[in-house]
Amino acid sequence: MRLSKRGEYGLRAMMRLAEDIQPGQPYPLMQIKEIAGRDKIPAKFLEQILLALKNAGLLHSKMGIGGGYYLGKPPEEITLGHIIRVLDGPLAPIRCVSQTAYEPCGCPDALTCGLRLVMSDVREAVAAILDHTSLADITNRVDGLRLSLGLGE
Amino acid sequence: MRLSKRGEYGLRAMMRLAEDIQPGQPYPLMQIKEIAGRDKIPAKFLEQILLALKNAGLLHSKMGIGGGYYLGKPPEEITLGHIIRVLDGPLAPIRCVSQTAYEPCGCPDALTCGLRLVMSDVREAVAAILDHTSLADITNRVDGLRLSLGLGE
DNA sequence: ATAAAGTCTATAATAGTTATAGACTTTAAA
DNA sequence: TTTAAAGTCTATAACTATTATAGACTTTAT
Repeated sequence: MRLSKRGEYGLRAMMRLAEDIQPGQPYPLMQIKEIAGRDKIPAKFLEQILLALKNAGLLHSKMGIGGGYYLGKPPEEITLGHIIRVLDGPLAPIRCVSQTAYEPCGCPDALTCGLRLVMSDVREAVAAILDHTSLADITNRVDGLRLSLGLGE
Repeated sequence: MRLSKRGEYGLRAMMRLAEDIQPGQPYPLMQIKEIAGRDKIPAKFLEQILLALKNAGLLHSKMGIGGGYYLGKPPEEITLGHIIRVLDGPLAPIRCVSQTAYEPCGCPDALTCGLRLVMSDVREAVAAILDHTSLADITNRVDGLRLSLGLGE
């Protein structure tokens, strides 16, 4: 029931790219190295992760001097569920209950398999959160918390 | 976000031991081999799993001829959450959000870390299901489904 | 005494995760 | 037009965890 480092790093990087978006401005551009440095992520590992997110359309990039990565869509439209699926695969705890990567599990009667019933509930609950939380939701929540705690910046 | 085979096998075995409990009768006794055969689980692997569940007090056993395993507590009191924690460790997707096995994650400010906020919600949601679903709940649910589908026995 | 069961620990086999390496491409600017 | 700073891509090394098997031991009913 665990999020991999790959997933964690990817989420942190995406949150980083979403965090100081200014209204009316183009999305901020950041280099791999910068994100890696700020979030203490091995740069070469992050490179692969960002590439995967780019291939999934969640990031765009600019090559060459002054290049870097930036969000591929408005932060309101990027859900954590999408990010995690790209990096770690299906949310379902067990394949036979996955909406996006179903596979039969071989239990004698799938319809009345107790394990499926519960794991399906779990999948549902997790997806309900992760597919309805966007990068924008996170920044809002964090900003709100910072304010209410009276922290600067 | 996945349940291991170990966890899956353990859950299936526990459900098997709970399924034909008769009121007023002692809990049914089953041998490793029998469970392994019925649920298509490698017997030697299951052996380790049942031993772990036994050491956690969720199962009791009887050695020697005519021996086997049986539930260590009423099925109403055995939650899936407990079983999974014994076999797979904490439910939390990320350690810094675990109630049972907390570990700091090294983010600069834990209080306002966006990842923690969401993953904490996820942990909560998963635990809400798994810690409030007992073996008895499962058998009831499965029996109900079988009846409503008109399947025999 | 024997055979059928669980106990216990080690380790093999496999797979998955995490990380590093290096050669390549694109692009801005000197 | 060269150079350096960026991303791209693929391979593979290092590590860790999972899954499974092996085998010697203990207990107990018959």
